[in-house]
Amino acid sequence: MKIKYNLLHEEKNTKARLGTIETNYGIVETPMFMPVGTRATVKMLTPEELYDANSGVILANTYHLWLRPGEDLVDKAGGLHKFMNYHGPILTDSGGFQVFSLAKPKDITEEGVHFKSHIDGSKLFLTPEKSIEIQNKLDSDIAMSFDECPPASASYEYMKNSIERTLRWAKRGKDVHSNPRQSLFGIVQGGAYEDLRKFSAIETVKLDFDGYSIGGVANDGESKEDMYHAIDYSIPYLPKDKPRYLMGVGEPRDIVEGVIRGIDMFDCVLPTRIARHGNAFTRHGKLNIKNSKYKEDFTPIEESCDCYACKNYTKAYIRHLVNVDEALGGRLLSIHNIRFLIRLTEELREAIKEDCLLEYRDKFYQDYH
RNA sequence: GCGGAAUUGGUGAAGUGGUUAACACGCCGGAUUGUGGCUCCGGUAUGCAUGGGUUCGAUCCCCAUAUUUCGCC
Repeated sequence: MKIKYNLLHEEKNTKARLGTIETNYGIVETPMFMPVGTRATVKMLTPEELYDANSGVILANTYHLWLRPGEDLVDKAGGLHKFMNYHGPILTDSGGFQVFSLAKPKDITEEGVHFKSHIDGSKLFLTPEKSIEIQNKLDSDIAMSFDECPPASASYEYMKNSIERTLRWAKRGKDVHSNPRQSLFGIVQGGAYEDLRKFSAIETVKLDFDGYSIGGVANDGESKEDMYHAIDYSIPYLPKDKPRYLMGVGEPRDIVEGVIRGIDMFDCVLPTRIARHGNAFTRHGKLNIKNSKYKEDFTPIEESCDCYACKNYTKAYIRHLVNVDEALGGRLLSIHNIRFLIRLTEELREAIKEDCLLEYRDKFYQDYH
């Protein structure tokens, strides 16, 4: 079945919404944070550890799985859920972000995008149709349209041409989409240009997708203001009965700000990436476990945290693991960071329910720096 | 006991008679937002074993001392 978004409550003083999304693999509550598992695994974590963190949807990536192991193999395995043993909903990114990270502007044509494989340098060509076909075979619950994710620094002229092409790509992808169990989201682009965001949102909605995302944010050194503007310029034109997904965002304060502006879904590599580099999210901001001040700190990362890492391990121990490059260090920090962001969304949902989101934000900012 | 060689930061080490002593590791920080996983960017020896001497100037030359090391007895 396609997903179904249920709007349960709109917060009185902000644009925040409380909702649920019905999926093939259960009902998830929004606003929510979705951990990223690019290569069909949330790096270092088992599905059980994700369930323990109360994670709902996770991401996988079309581009990476296309190259290895290939969508046909995943298909043979019985689809992505069976292949990776994850029994929650899965969203696949389209490979659009890799247009931004791997291709040069000259490689982007009307037909599709020429890539060089990051694995062996071989030439690849990805089109909107191909991306959707791969995602159909991967059998994720939510597929994303293949878009161009232009840098925030792109000129107005470039951005205008880009969003028009992304709209044509969205239409082409939708036309070939054929998996009845899978929903398809459209992506709003337009940088920090108000009229382009508006145009992109209105035209994308006309194509009638199962959900809408706001892309092209938090890249290329874009300022916070530009990111928040990009959301504010897009949200008014998105339908209330469909979920709204802010792509790639994940810093705690950006999640708070996104929710206030009406975002329902977030994904980000940050919790797992910074974990591998020895960092942990806390209520007081980011903590670098490698700092020498934690050498003899025998308290958990956060006393108030209910994650497996905080209930059982000390900073001194995790610091030691990270310093000697033991995998358990990155695992424990990943468990904590993912739980941290998910717990943040749980609290945000509670604040929406109680209509006290702005108070929650003030309290959050008091501690977080 | 005799003879030779060595002695540069936390470590392994490069190097030159003349402004800021290479590099690597380590250490200390920072970055990271739809993941090109295991990365990137900074900082880190006021001093070249110690004491004398030569020189305008010495880590680099000479002498002594100490330590280490190799060979011989």
